[in-house]
Amino acid sequence: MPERQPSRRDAIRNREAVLAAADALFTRRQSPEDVTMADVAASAGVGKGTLFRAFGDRAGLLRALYEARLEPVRRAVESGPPPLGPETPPRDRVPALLDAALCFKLDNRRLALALEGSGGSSPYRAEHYERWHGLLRAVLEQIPGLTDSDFTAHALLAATRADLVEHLAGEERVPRERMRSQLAHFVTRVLASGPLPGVTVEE
Amino acid sequence: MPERQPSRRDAIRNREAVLAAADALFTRRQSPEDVTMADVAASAGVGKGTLFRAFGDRAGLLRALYEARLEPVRRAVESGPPPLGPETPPRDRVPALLDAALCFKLDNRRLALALEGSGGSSPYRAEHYERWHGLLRAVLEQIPGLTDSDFTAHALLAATRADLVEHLAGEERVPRERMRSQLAHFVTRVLASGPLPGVTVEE
DNA sequence: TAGAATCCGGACCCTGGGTCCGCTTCAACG
DNA sequence: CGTTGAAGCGGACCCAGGGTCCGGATTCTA
Repeated sequence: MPERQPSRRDAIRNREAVLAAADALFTRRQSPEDVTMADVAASAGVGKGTLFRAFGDRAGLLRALYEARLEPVRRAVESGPPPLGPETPPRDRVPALLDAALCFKLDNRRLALALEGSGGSSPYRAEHYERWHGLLRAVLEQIPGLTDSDFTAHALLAATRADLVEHLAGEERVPRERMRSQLAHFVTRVLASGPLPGVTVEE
Repeated sequence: MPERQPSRRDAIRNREAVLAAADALFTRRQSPEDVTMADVAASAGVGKGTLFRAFGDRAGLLRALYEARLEPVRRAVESGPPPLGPETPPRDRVPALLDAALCFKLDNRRLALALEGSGGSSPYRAEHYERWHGLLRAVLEQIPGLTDSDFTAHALLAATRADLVEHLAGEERVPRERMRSQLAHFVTRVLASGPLPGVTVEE
């Protein structure tokens, strides 16, 4: 359990300092690759030992940052008003969820990139991915006529993968709003064909 | 140009040996992470210098392996018979292409994983991705009523990402055929709703 | 304020990708 | 064949960066 809250003042202060410094560094630097742990420690005015004790390892630091950023979105999804909150009818909530995911990645490109691409284990084991996927899956399941909710949830979320978003936004210069509408259209298509009677794929 | 064909016998022989050794190692070992360049060199009975001169760097080796494996698929797509070849009507070719991509990833899980997740640059800059995407995009464009071919191509390909495939096949034990049919259904849904008149998104 | 638990931090270790250069091997030519 | 020089070989070496360690400073408790 390397993630428990420390008790001493300096420990808490340092933890905050590290978080802030890392945040700043990741947004400033081009690629997450050239933000080194030593950099973070130095920039936070702290020794490497402190850094690693507080967060376990690089992935731990990334996770902590990510969770912090994700927190408002999580709350909006779990208990907020429509179209993100649980009151929303499934057909409207699915696109809203994916839009939220996309916007989040757009707003936290470097960070998401660093976390998803953190070499080691796949992003699919990350606990926050499991949350997104589980929720999306559950909502999809409530849409009549839709099968394979599990796979569909994965496939839809894949369209918001950090490196894809980064590629589109960074390399291909696709503007934010255009991307959102494209994703929305895509989601619409996936949802549209399921339940409509008479809509069959001509063989 | 670190990739040109060498002239001397021993050079050629060594290149083959390295390729074979790497191939074996990547399929044998659990994670691509714990196949080290030194491992490959040792297993091929060759010095590290030789390895690096032949392939430039780790990514180069991965690329060479990948391209070699991909070659038959590429030919089938570019000049083979339906449903992969260019004669196929777009509506049938799209699912065929994606199925081929999926099968390829299934058959070359470790390798694809190693290449996509090779830390450094995003998989979207890789030349083979550009090929898949460009082709898929072009085929999608021929389907009447489909817009955003560019994004759609990205989104569909994202559903065959190596780490997702690995997760589904490895972690969740989804059998091959089930996965193929799920992907096929997904693709069908995306393609189905486009051209049908009267299918509009209620705003 | 003394004592002890906790924390700090930078020197240190280790792995793994990538380089270097003296030696070997190949093939072309006499 | 023997010579020769260029292409290739390979393992010692370098370096960055993640992660560890422990003597000393700091903070809480009594």
